[in-house]
Amino acid sequence: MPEQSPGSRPTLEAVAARAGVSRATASRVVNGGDGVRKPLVDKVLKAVEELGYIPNHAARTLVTRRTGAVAVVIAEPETRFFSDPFFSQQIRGISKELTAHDTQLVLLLVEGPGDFDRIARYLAGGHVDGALAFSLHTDDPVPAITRRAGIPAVYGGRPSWTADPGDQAVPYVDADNRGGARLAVQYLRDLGRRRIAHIAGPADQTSAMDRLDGYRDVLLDVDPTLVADGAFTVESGARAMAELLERRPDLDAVFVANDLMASGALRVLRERGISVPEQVALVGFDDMDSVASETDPPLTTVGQEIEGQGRLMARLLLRALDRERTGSGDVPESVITPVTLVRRASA
Amino acid sequence: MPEQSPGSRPTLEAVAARAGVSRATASRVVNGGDGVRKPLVDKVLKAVEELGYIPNHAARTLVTRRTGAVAVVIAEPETRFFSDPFFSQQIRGISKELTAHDTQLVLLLVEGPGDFDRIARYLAGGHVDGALAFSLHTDDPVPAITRRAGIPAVYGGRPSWTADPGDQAVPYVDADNRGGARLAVQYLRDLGRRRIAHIAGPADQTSAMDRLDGYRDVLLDVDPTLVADGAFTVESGARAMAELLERRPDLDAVFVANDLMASGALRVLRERGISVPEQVALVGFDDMDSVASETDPPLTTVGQEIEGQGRLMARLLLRALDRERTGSGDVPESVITPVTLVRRASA
DNA sequence: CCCACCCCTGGGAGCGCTCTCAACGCTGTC
DNA sequence: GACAGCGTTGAGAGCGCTCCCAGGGGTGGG
Repeated sequence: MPEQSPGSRPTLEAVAARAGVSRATASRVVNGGDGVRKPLVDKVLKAVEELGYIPNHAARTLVTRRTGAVAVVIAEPETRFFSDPFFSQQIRGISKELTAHDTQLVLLLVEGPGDFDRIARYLAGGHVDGALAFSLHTDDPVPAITRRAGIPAVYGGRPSWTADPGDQAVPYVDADNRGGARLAVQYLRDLGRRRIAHIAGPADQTSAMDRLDGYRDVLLDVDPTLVADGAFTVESGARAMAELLERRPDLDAVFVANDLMASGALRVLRERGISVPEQVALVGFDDMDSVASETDPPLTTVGQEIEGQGRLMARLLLRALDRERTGSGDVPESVITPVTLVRRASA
Repeated sequence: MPEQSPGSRPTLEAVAARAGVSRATASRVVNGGDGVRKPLVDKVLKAVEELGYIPNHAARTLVTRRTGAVAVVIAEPETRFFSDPFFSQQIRGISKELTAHDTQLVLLLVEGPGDFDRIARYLAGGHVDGALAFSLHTDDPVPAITRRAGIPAVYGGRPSWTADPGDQAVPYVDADNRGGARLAVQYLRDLGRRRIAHIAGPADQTSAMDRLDGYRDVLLDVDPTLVADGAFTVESGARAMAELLERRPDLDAVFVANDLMASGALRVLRERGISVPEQVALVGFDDMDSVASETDPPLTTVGQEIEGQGRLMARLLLRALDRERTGSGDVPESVITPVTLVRRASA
């Protein structure tokens, strides 16, 4: 690999000259070589090799109007992105899939509510071909932004559609939250538990609401004192658990809307000397790598294929881009990924 | 903001026409407006507004040879990126700083040893102006790649320079690992502990070795049975702790090279009924958000400003880019960031 | 009153690439 | 043997922007 003297990379022109062909033919070879006779292909490839030619991305984008990059928009303000392995895993999945299709990943972290302007400008500026977005709250402006920017998007997690029904055209990937919740609560009931409480996630996230719905599906006519609100964080889980114990000292099981909160709840139970699962059985949600199996006792939880979800998101987006380019192919549709109950020791 | 009819954004030409000026003048205004008379500036801005003009990034890059983006290369294979809030926090810091300077972040996750070719091609392809890289192992090819690509780079963590002395030109940002280790061990000794063990990180990472060196600085002539090897993961910490207890049941303190391993060690101590800090005092390293304060007992640890390190990395790189552009300015130099002992309950 | 100088503006070249279109040569067929 | 037809190649026109350079108009000084 020849060292590059800064500021003067070889151009296609140079490759063509060296190979004794036209720029057009050199271009064809560089882009796959279809319709070029073998000997010429070889000559061009040799020239490419010798000169250390690397296509100029900007020039290519200028004419093709494709950037070969997609944005990943993470709108989660502050804390969650830090403590939540969830995102990292999805991103890993996304990265793998994009890489396999020679597409780059531009990370857009939203730095606060005032920052959406910047995101909007960026997405509309033709820097990327499409966008993947996460964690849409009820009033999330991301759907409107991608629509206005005229680029395809795929969401991680079902968006709430109250804002604009037009956004329903955007496909999403989400775990079967409701079904998973049903699975968990059903399991607790099959264990013979009768006073099954729930620690819910934030009301502005559909995953939290779907899990609450699933809980209600099984336990028709739930006593409201059995439901406490949390915020998907360890601390909020602990608080909610304390609150529940205060209100309903008789509870014998808790279905917690995610593992992070469950680990907080577990801590409170331990502090109060309440044995798990004997006195209170606990089921979480997510089967989060570094959490669920590390708690004491290890968490029984609803597992989902997080990295797979990331891959799937990327795949849907790539398909949409392909469709845009070729003008044909099937319209990507939303996918609900299956969940499973992972039995450990807490229930 | 006018909706974009797909595929036909307004060009600078259109803006110029509408404002009744030349394309050159319109360009000047869009780029700051220096040397253009006020009334014309206003006319152009009005036209920009009305047309919803957004500059075409590819065209701009093609002529300026600047992309306004930098790559963040994460060469950590597999597990660590997941479970380690360390990276997320650094990235958050980097993102903040880059955003403040209108620079985009392209995330490059290395998907295995064979993947460096792709990274090399990307960095050399003029997609980005510079690179930030993490977690350089002894045989990490990243330094060579960025050098060959002819783009400035800044490293997170001191690289090991055995491979190529030429890489020493690359600045890095690192915590004062050795000093922090000294701080921790000194503290344990001041507490009256005499048999202070160490759980070390992987030998191919300089941070781990620096922490080991700091430990040795204080405890000259260390008995080798007091040092166990870990891999910066919870599991490896647990294993190392068990090993140490086997070898040296008389130990009365452990300095652990990071919080993740310390939490694993803590678990083992708890399982064996060894009280912390009474029987064995424990000090970690990193003061990792979601770990150090969540353990039982909360971890005394060496704290570093992780997000600040990220910011600093970005700032150094931006300075290097500026220098490249203007041809002047000071050469960025490596920075060692200070650490502090965070006293909690484990020691 | 003229000229030198400066500030502002426009014309135009060209960044490196893709893609259309026409030309070319070759094969196969009647 | 001529011609249709196909596969292969090259010429050239941009993609949208920046930036160099020349020209025009105004100002101030001689």
